[in-house]
Amino acid sequence: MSLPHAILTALLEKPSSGLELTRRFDRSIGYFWSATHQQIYRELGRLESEGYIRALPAERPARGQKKSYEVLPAGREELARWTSAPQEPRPWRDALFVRLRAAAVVGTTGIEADLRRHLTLHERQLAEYEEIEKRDFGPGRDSAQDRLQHLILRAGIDLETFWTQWLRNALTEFEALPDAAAPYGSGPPDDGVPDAGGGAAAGRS
Amino acid sequence: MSLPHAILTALLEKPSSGLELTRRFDRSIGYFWSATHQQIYRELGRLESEGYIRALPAERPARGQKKSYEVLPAGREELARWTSAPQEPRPWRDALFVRLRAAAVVGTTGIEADLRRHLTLHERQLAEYEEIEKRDFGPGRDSAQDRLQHLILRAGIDLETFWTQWLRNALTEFEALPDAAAPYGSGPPDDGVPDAGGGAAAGRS
DNA sequence: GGGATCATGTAACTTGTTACATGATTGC
DNA sequence: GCAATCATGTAACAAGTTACATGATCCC
Repeated sequence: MSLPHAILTALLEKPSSGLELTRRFDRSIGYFWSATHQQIYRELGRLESEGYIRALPAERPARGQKKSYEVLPAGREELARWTSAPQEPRPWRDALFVRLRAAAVVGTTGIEADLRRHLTLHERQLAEYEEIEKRDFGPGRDSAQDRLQHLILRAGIDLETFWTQWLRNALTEFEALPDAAAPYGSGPPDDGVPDAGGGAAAGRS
Repeated sequence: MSLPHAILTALLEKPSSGLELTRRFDRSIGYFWSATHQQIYRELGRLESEGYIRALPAERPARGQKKSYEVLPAGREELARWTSAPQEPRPWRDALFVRLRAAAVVGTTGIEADLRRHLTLHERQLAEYEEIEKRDFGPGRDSAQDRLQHLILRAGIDLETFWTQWLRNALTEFEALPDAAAPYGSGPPDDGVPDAGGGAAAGRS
């Protein structure tokens, strides 16, 4: 249930049309909650029908015509309610770890190159965040808003730092691997990792 | 498309029934790709109809009767193919950052307590991972499988370390905040964070 | 007037979530 | 025999993805 609230936040920061929101998501909120324009239009429709936002005057035929929205008091209240309510952290999901676990059974062919590619992507993202930090959060910018937003940016920087370090470490491990290209346990299908008492990653499987 | 491949991996490690898979996911693979039993049964049905897995003999009426599956050669090939194919890293999504960004507009009431709660949860998870590391990855366990699975566990440990550190830092920031309970920019709805040229978190919004 | 681009949408599908239904087995 | 639990499922919905459709505007 985060997308509608991300949209309410963006609209409170500045009333916008669907496409403007899409672009702002690409540059900013999307760094931690991405959304396509189709999702955004759908959600704008719902928020409007629920009375949380309304289209600004100039209500022309619609299709092809720019349509800006602003947040209504009920929308602001809903956002405040949602923001202050406790929420469970969602378990993190990452396909890369599924792949590594699979590689431990069917072999690591091809993964190393992709890890290297991911490393480059994360290095690039980290550099982008650090650029933003230098540009937007110099000395003097320490209002409450600035601090909160800087906190979010720091999370992005720290996460990308984690990724670059972990990937470098993983690549080092791969180089030390006995025979990285061969499938492990390629005999009968049940001689892979022992299910109980053994060294299953992240717990016994 | 990770769930079917996570299931194939688990079944290669050890043929299992739906409920056994669910339990193994809870303890192990679910740490980086969670799944409910409904998802798993649906996916098992698909994998079977696609010829990637098959039910082990004893094909009794089904409902209420335990039904174990094993991976067929086609399933192993599909898993190897998927594992070695390049994939884009999915953008991380976390509602907590949406909430913080919203809090910068509608006020931080209630968030601090929830941050503290999250910190406790992440500390607990970190301790659990470290326990597993101590138990399952002592000296001597350095086969190719062990190394790969240890790598995954290290990612879990590093991520939880990130969270605990970031949350502690965030809580410190909150204590220093001028008036944490009051909404910011509570005048006209469009006087929040300036959209251009200002200090929007993670980029200009 | 015609192509590029801006802008708003529809439709179909896949994945994930929530709630519930039903049969089998075990222990008392 | 009956409650608890093991085990497999169905149904309905919500969220996210992918592909496409259509109107408006601008510039040549």
